[in-house]
Amino acid sequence: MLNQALFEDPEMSTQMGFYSFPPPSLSFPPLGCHQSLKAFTNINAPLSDDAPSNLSHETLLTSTSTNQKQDHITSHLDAPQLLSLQRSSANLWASGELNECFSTSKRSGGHHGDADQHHLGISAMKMKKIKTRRKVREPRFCFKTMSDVDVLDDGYKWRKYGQKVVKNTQHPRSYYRCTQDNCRVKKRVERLAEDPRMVITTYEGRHVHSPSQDQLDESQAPYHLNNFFW
DNA sequence: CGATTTTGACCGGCGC
DNA sequence: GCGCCGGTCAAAATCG
Repeated sequence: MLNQALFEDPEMSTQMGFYSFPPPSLSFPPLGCHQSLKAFTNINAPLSDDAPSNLSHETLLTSTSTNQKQDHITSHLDAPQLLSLQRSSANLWASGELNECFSTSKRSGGHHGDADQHHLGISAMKMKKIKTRRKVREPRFCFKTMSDVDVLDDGYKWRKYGQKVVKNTQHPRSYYRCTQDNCRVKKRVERLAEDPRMVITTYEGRHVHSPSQDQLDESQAPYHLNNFFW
Protein backbone atom coordinates (compact mmCIF):
# COMPACT_ATOMS: atom_id res chain seq x y z
CA MET A 1 0.00 0.00 0.00
CA LEU A 2 1.52 3.23 -1.10
CA ASN A 3 0.68 6.39 0.71
CA GLN A 4 1.76 9.91 0.20
CA ALA A 5 0.73 12.96 2.08
CA LEU A 6 0.11 16.05 0.09
CA PHE A 7 -0.94 18.51 2.72
CA GLU A 8 -2.68 20.40 0.03
CA ASP A 9 -5.32 20.17 -2.55
CA PRO A 10 -4.74 17.77 -5.38
CA GLU A 11 -4.65 20.60 -7.82
CA MET A 12 -1.77 22.06 -5.88
CA SER A 13 0.27 18.94 -5.94
CA THR A 14 2.40 19.97 -8.82
CA GLN A 15 3.57 22.98 -6.92
CA MET A 16 3.81 21.36 -3.56
CA GLY A 17 5.35 18.10 -4.55
CA PHE A 18 4.47 14.87 -2.93
CA TYR A 19 5.69 13.91 0.46
CA SER A 20 6.69 10.50 1.52
CA PHE A 21 4.15 8.94 3.75
CA PRO A 22 4.74 8.30 6.48
CA PRO A 23 7.34 10.97 7.17
CA PRO A 24 10.49 9.34 8.48
CA SER A 25 10.50 11.47 11.58
CA LEU A 26 7.14 10.31 12.79
CA SER A 27 5.92 6.90 13.62
CA PHE A 28 2.94 6.71 11.38
CA PRO A 29 1.35 3.38 11.00
CA PRO A 30 1.04 2.43 7.39
CA LEU A 31 -2.20 3.75 6.16
CA GLY A 32 -4.47 1.28 4.56
CA CYS A 33 -8.02 0.68 3.72
CA HIS A 34 -8.68 -0.70 7.12
CA GLN A 35 -6.28 1.34 9.11
CA SER A 36 -7.15 4.46 10.92
CA LEU A 37 -5.91 7.89 10.04
CA LYS A 38 -5.60 8.67 13.68
CA ALA A 39 -1.91 8.60 13.18
CA PHE A 40 -2.35 12.24 12.38
CA THR A 41 -3.82 12.92 15.73
CA ASN A 42 -0.94 12.24 18.02
CA ILE A 43 0.05 15.83 17.97
CA ASN A 44 -1.79 17.73 20.62
CA ALA A 45 -0.42 21.12 19.97
CA PRO A 46 -3.07 23.70 20.69
CA LEU A 47 -4.37 25.55 17.74
CA SER A 48 -4.60 29.25 17.68
CA ASP A 49 -7.12 30.57 15.27
CA ASP A 50 -5.74 34.04 15.64
CA ALA A 51 -2.14 33.32 14.95
CA PRO A 52 -0.86 33.99 11.48
CA SER A 53 -0.39 30.67 9.88
CA ASN A 54 2.70 31.25 7.87
CA LEU A 55 3.51 27.63 8.00
CA SER A 56 0.12 26.54 7.02
CA HIS A 57 -0.54 24.47 4.00
CA GLU A 58 -3.82 26.21 3.97
CA THR A 59 -2.13 29.53 3.55
CA LEU A 60 -0.71 28.23 0.37
CA LEU A 61 -4.11 27.38 -0.82
CA THR A 62 -5.33 30.82 0.03
CA SER A 63 -2.52 32.33 -1.90
CA THR A 64 -3.64 30.72 -5.06
CA SER A 65 -7.23 31.50 -4.44
CA THR A 66 -6.93 35.12 -3.59
CA ASN A 67 -3.78 36.16 -5.38
CA GLN A 68 -2.14 37.00 -2.13
CA LYS A 69 1.62 37.01 -2.10
CA GLN A 70 3.25 34.06 -0.43
CA ASP A 71 7.01 34.15 -0.40
CA HIS A 72 7.78 31.94 2.56
CA ILE A 73 6.60 28.68 1.20
CA THR A 74 9.53 26.58 0.21
CA SER A 75 11.59 27.19 3.30
CA HIS A 76 9.09 25.32 5.38
CA LEU A 77 8.66 22.26 3.29
CA ASP A 78 10.38 19.85 5.56
CA ALA A 79 9.58 17.40 8.29
CA PRO A 80 8.21 19.87 10.86
CA GLN A 81 5.54 20.72 8.41
CA LEU A 82 3.37 18.05 9.82
CA LEU A 83 3.30 19.98 13.02
CA SER A 84 2.64 23.17 11.24
CA LEU A 85 -0.11 21.45 9.45
CA GLN A 86 -1.72 20.69 12.73
CA ARG A 87 -1.29 24.23 13.76
CA SER A 88 -2.81 25.67 10.70
CA SER A 89 -5.85 27.63 11.51
CA ALA A 90 -9.01 28.43 9.75
CA ASN A 91 -7.85 30.88 7.22
CA LEU A 92 -9.19 33.75 5.30
CA TRP A 93 -11.06 32.77 2.26
CA ALA A 94 -13.75 35.21 1.39
CA SER A 95 -16.20 37.30 3.33
CA GLY A 96 -18.53 36.98 6.18
CA GLU A 97 -18.42 33.44 7.41
CA LEU A 98 -16.64 33.91 10.67
CA ASN A 99 -19.86 33.80 12.55
CA GLU A 100 -21.11 30.88 10.61
CA CYS A 101 -18.32 28.81 12.00
CA PHE A 102 -20.12 28.67 15.27
CA SER A 103 -23.69 28.85 14.22
CA THR A 104 -25.71 25.84 13.35
CA SER A 105 -27.79 26.94 10.47
CA LYS A 106 -27.07 28.75 7.29
CA ARG A 107 -28.05 28.74 3.71
CA SER A 108 -31.17 30.79 3.65
CA GLY A 109 -30.12 32.46 0.47
CA GLY A 110 -28.38 35.77 0.05
CA HIS A 111 -25.84 35.51 2.81
CA HIS A 112 -22.80 37.72 3.13
CA GLY A 113 -25.27 40.22 4.43
CA ASP A 114 -25.14 42.54 7.37
CA ALA A 115 -23.59 40.11 9.77
CA ASP A 116 -20.09 40.96 8.72
CA GLN A 117 -20.62 44.67 8.49
CA HIS A 118 -20.59 45.55 12.12
CA HIS A 119 -16.92 45.33 12.94
CA LEU A 120 -16.17 48.26 15.11
CA GLY A 121 -13.32 50.65 14.60
CA ILE A 122 -12.34 49.47 11.17
CA SER A 123 -11.80 51.95 8.45
CA ALA A 124 -13.82 51.72 5.31
CA MET A 125 -10.76 50.78 3.36
CA LYS A 126 -9.87 48.04 5.77
CA MET A 127 -13.42 46.87 5.81
CA LYS A 128 -13.35 46.59 2.07
CA LYS A 129 -10.20 44.54 2.19
CA ILE A 130 -11.72 42.28 4.76
CA LYS A 131 -14.78 41.91 2.68
CA THR A 132 -12.86 40.64 -0.26
CA ARG A 133 -10.57 38.40 1.70
CA ARG A 134 -12.24 37.42 4.88
CA LYS A 135 -14.06 34.23 4.68
CA VAL A 136 -13.12 31.39 6.83
CA ARG A 137 -12.14 28.19 5.24
CA GLU A 138 -11.36 25.33 7.51
CA PRO A 139 -7.83 23.99 7.45
CA ARG A 140 -7.41 21.30 4.88
CA PHE A 141 -5.00 18.69 3.92
CA CYS A 142 -5.08 15.76 1.64
CA PHE A 143 -3.10 12.70 0.81
CA LYS A 144 -3.16 10.08 -1.83
CA THR A 145 -3.33 6.37 -1.34
CA MET A 146 -3.07 3.56 -3.77
CA SER A 147 -6.20 1.63 -3.09
CA ASP A 148 -9.05 -0.15 -4.77
CA VAL A 149 -11.32 1.23 -2.11
CA ASP A 150 -12.45 4.79 -2.54
CA VAL A 151 -13.41 5.56 1.01
CA LEU A 152 -10.69 4.68 3.46
CA ASP A 153 -11.63 3.79 6.98
CA ASP A 154 -10.32 6.60 9.13
CA GLY A 155 -12.28 5.82 12.26
CA TYR A 156 -14.93 8.46 11.72
CA LYS A 157 -18.41 8.06 10.43
CA TRP A 158 -19.25 9.93 7.26
CA ARG A 159 -22.40 10.68 5.35
CA LYS A 160 -22.22 11.35 1.66
CA TYR A 161 -23.91 14.55 0.64
CA GLY A 162 -22.90 14.99 -2.92
CA GLN A 163 -21.08 13.72 -5.91
CA LYS A 164 -19.77 15.69 -8.80
CA VAL A 165 -17.99 15.01 -12.00
CA VAL A 166 -15.22 17.53 -12.18
CA LYS A 167 -13.86 18.79 -15.43
CA ASN A 168 -11.16 16.82 -17.21
CA THR A 169 -11.57 13.80 -15.03
CA GLN A 170 -13.41 10.62 -15.73
CA HIS A 171 -13.99 9.78 -12.11
CA PRO A 172 -16.54 11.60 -9.98
CA ARG A 173 -15.61 13.38 -6.77
CA SER A 174 -17.59 12.43 -3.71
CA TYR A 175 -18.37 14.75 -0.83
CA TYR A 176 -18.76 13.54 2.73
CA ARG A 177 -19.66 15.16 6.00
CA CYS A 178 -18.96 13.85 9.48
CA THR A 179 -22.15 12.43 10.90
CA GLN A 180 -21.45 13.70 14.40
CA ASP A 181 -23.68 16.54 15.54
CA ASN A 182 -21.97 19.90 15.55
CA CYS A 183 -18.96 18.51 13.77
CA ARG A 184 -18.35 20.37 10.56
CA VAL A 185 -15.59 18.27 9.16
CA LYS A 186 -15.89 17.37 5.53
CA LYS A 187 -13.90 15.27 3.18
CA ARG A 188 -13.71 14.76 -0.53
CA VAL A 189 -12.71 11.58 -2.23
CA GLU A 190 -11.63 11.35 -5.82
CA ARG A 191 -9.41 9.36 -8.09
CA LEU A 192 -6.26 10.86 -9.45
CA ALA A 193 -6.83 11.65 -13.10
CA GLU A 194 -3.34 10.65 -14.14
CA ASP A 195 -3.44 7.44 -12.16
CA PRO A 196 -6.88 6.10 -11.26
CA ARG A 197 -5.32 3.61 -8.91
CA MET A 198 -4.61 6.48 -6.55
CA VAL A 199 -7.28 7.79 -4.25
CA ILE A 200 -7.09 11.43 -3.22
CA THR A 201 -8.72 12.14 0.10
CA THR A 202 -9.05 15.73 1.21
CA TYR A 203 -10.08 16.61 4.74
CA GLU A 204 -11.44 20.00 5.68
CA GLY A 205 -11.87 21.11 9.25
CA ARG A 206 -11.13 19.56 12.58
CA HIS A 207 -13.20 17.04 14.43
CA VAL A 208 -14.54 18.16 17.76
CA HIS A 209 -14.83 14.62 18.96
CA SER A 210 -13.02 11.35 18.91
CA PRO A 211 -13.57 8.66 16.32
CA SER A 212 -16.60 6.49 16.66
CA GLN A 213 -16.76 4.21 19.65
CA ASP A 214 -16.66 0.98 17.75
CA GLN A 215 -13.41 2.01 16.17
CA LEU A 216 -11.66 3.42 19.18
CA ASP A 217 -12.05 2.79 22.85
CA GLU A 218 -12.50 6.23 24.27
CA SER A 219 -11.34 5.18 27.71
CA GLN A 220 -7.91 4.83 26.20
CA ALA A 221 -8.05 8.18 24.58
CA PRO A 222 -9.66 10.85 26.71
CA TYR A 223 -11.84 13.28 24.90
CA HIS A 224 -9.65 16.28 25.50
CA LEU A 225 -6.74 14.57 23.89
CA ASN A 226 -8.70 13.90 20.79
CA ASN A 227 -9.92 17.34 20.08
CA PHE A 228 -7.65 17.81 17.15
CA PHE A 229 -8.23 14.61 15.40
CA TRP A 230 -8.49 14.93 11.69
C1' DC B 1 -38.65 2.86 9.46
C1' DG B 2 -34.63 5.49 10.31
C1' DA B 3 -30.21 6.15 8.13
C1' DT B 4 -27.73 6.69 4.13
C1' DT B 5 -27.05 7.35 -0.82
C1' DT B 6 -28.28 9.18 -5.23
C1' DT B 7 -28.88 12.84 -8.23
C1' DG B 8 -30.68 16.96 -10.41
C1' DA B 9 -31.23 21.65 -9.01
C1' DC B 10 -29.41 25.51 -7.11
C1' DC B 11 -25.98 28.86 -5.56
C1' DG B 12 -21.89 31.69 -5.47
C1' DG B 13 -17.25 32.68 -7.18
C1' DC B 14 -14.61 33.70 -10.97
C1' DG B 15 -12.98 34.78 -15.60
C1' DC B 16 -14.14 36.87 -19.75
C1' DG C 1 -23.72 40.52 -17.38
C1' DC C 2 -23.06 35.87 -18.70
C1' DG C 3 -21.54 31.30 -18.63
C1' DC C 4 -18.71 27.87 -16.52
C1' DC C 5 -17.59 25.26 -12.65
C1' DG C 6 -17.17 23.40 -8.00
C1' DG C 7 -19.71 22.76 -3.86
C1' DT C 8 -24.07 22.01 -1.45
C1' DC C 9 -28.95 21.10 -0.84
C1' DA C 10 -32.78 18.26 -0.54
C1' DA C 11 -36.29 15.14 -2.32
C1' DA C 12 -36.53 10.60 -3.78
C1' DA C 13 -34.65 6.17 -3.75
C1' DT C 14 -32.30 2.64 -1.51
C1' DC C 15 -30.43 0.12 2.28
C1' DG C 16 -30.19 -2.51 6.58
